[in-house]
This record gives sequence, C-alpha cells and structure tokens, in this order.
Amino acid sequence: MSLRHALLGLLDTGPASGYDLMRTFNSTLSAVWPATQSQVYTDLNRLAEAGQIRVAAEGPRGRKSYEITAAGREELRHWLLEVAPDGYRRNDVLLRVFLLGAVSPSEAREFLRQRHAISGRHRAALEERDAGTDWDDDPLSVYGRLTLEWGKRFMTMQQEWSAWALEQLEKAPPHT
Amino acid sequence: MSLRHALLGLLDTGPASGYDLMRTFNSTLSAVWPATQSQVYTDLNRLAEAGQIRVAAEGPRGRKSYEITAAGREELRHWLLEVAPDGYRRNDVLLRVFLLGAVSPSEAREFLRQRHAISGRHRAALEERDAGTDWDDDPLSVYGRLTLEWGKRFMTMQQEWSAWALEQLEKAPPHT
DNA sequence: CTCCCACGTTCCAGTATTGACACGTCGCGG
DNA sequence: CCGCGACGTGTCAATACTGGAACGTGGGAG
Repeated sequence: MSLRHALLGLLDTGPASGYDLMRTFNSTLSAVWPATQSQVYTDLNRLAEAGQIRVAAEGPRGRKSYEITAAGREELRHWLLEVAPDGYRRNDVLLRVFLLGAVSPSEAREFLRQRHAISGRHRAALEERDAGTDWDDDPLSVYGRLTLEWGKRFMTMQQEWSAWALEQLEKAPPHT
Repeated sequence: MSLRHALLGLLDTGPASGYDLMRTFNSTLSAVWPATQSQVYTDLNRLAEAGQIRVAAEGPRGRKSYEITAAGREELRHWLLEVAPDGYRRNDVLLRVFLLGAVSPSEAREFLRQRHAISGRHRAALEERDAGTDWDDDPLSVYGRLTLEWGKRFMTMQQEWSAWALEQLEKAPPHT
C-alpha cells in the first residue's frame, strides 16, 4: 500500500521516470521500503489511472517522465499526516530470538554473538555513509539525514541489547 | 515465509491446536510477527502436507491437536541457525520521515512530536507488561523476556531520536 | 434445561510482493 | 561504424497477506 505513497513522495520533489525511481529505491530507500522493479512500474501505471500522477514528457527510448498532480499531492499529504502508521511490525530476527528455546543454550548464545557482530558492521557502514555524504539543506537531504541517524541509533541499540542478552543467558541459562 | 517457522517453533514447546496458536499470535507474538487466523490455519495444513507437523489427537469440536515431527524439528533448526535473517526492512514511519519535505516544516515538527509521544506510550505499556508478568526460567519465558527488553529499548531509542530530530529541525529548518 | 459464548475450522476474493523473463533502444568507446 | 552496456518498460506466475464470511459444537452460567 505504501509503495504508491513513496512514489508520490519522490515525484513531489520533481518529475522522474520509472527507471529513475527504481534507482532511488535500490539505493537510498531500500533499507526503509524495498520494492522490485515490476512493482514500481505497475504502481506507476495505477497511480496514473487514478489521476494522481501524469506523464509530463516522453523521452528517447520510450521513457516516460512522470509528474505529480494536485490530486496526488492531496493524497500524499493525507497519508503523511492523517493515516496512522503501522509502526514496526514483523521482525524475523526477534522472532528467532523468541523461539531460541528450540536449540541448545550454547547455540543460542552463538546466535546472539552473531547478531552483535552484524549490528556492529551495519552501524559502521552507516557511519561511513554519513561521513561520505555531503549534506545539503534541501528537504530530502535534511530528512534523509534524520532517517540515517535513526538507523545508526537502531544498530547501536541492537548491539547493546545483544551484549546485554548474552550476559543474561550466561547468568541464568533457561531451564529445560 | 516465516509464519510457518513460527508455528513450528511454538509447536516445538508442545502440541497445540490452530486455535491455541492463533491466541498466542494475537497476544505475545503479534508485535513481532502478526498473522491472521486464515493464514494460521492454511499454513498448518501446508505444514502437515509437508510432513513437518502431524495431527496428534482430535478433540471435542473438530479440534485437531498438532505436534511437530522430526522433519519439522530439522527444518526449524535449519531456519533458526542457518538461514540469514532479513533483519529490519519496511518501516512506514521512517518512510514518512524521509518524505516529510512534502509538508511544511511546522507540520513536520508536529509529526515528530506525535511520534515522540506515541513511543513514550508504547514504552510505558511494555514496562507495565514486564512488571505484571511473573517470569519463569523455562525457555519461552527467558527468551520472551529478551524480546520484551528489545521492545523497551527500541521505544526508548525512538523517543530519544525523535527529540533529537526535533531539535535538528528547530536548529536548521530545511531550505525550500 | 436452555441459551449463549468461547471454541474450533474452513473457504474465498482481493491485494501486495517477489523473481524472472521478454523486449526494444540510445550512445559512446574502441 | 559496430557492439555492448546502460537505459527503459512491460508482463507473468507464484506466493504472502488481509479481512471477512460461513458454519458447527461443547460446556458452563443462570
């Protein structure tokens, strides 16, 4: 459902083709809302049918440059401010943790050690990306920086949590 | 894909009916991996077809008590320890933040204030749930406590982040 | 003893998402 | 001037997920 809103949001910053949008999804947005190429194109067509975007210009190899319409802006605004977010749902790492009783305590500890290491790596990668980007003061840059910071804090939290969880398990292993 | 593994994991702790599993999903597990009733029942049938669970007993009103089989335990173990988790993907709150340039700076700030408040409420609710549970030392209790702690830390992180983000916006509002 | 609610399962239509395949074209490096 | 890699779009089948409806039953409260 939200892919269409993501597309509206991107088009709100200026016209773009499906291909352009695709690339944005595969780079910046993939961590927050992944999408495949087929979905992007089908949803663009649906948005056009719904009159929320329109083909502004056709370019070289069948390229269609889309732009957002007034109705699209309306819908985007509504979704941003008035539709209650789902929030976080569906976390397959946490699901595994919950079910870790199915393996031995030492395997469970190893699992947590792995998570600790992985969170650290992700955190470092985000740190690097932050440092390697020259942030501007345009909206996408400002709000992009906020989401990146969220990611860094998230990874830090996970790292601290897994260290803590490991301690807990060493202190009081589950009684079978 | 993971729903089936969640079911296997729950059945690994003892036999249960679809109805029982449903209830577990609607209470404990809903925050980590939501599932509707129809999905639970269809996946139970598929697991049975695949020979990973089996009907252990039939009860009163057509009740089927399922138990995990050796093949099921094998699959569960494999998924837990050898399949790389997706980790965190798809966050519609963060997606909104990223696209917040579509509304006015003051509306964006209001959005963050809302998130701050909501995170606080969720955190309090988890805190309360923690205090109101008498934790045992059986696996589901031990690992359940770890996931609950993750939730608390997540909410705390979000609260701190939104306060920080708000500050950033006040300090340097996006330039249109 | 009766009624109602919780127990219990199944089916279905619609949408979302994935992954792959198919197909055509501009443009530039060699 | 030729080929190939990037540009660019579309379609399909399969699976995941949602929301709702339908249907039947046992057991305990009154």
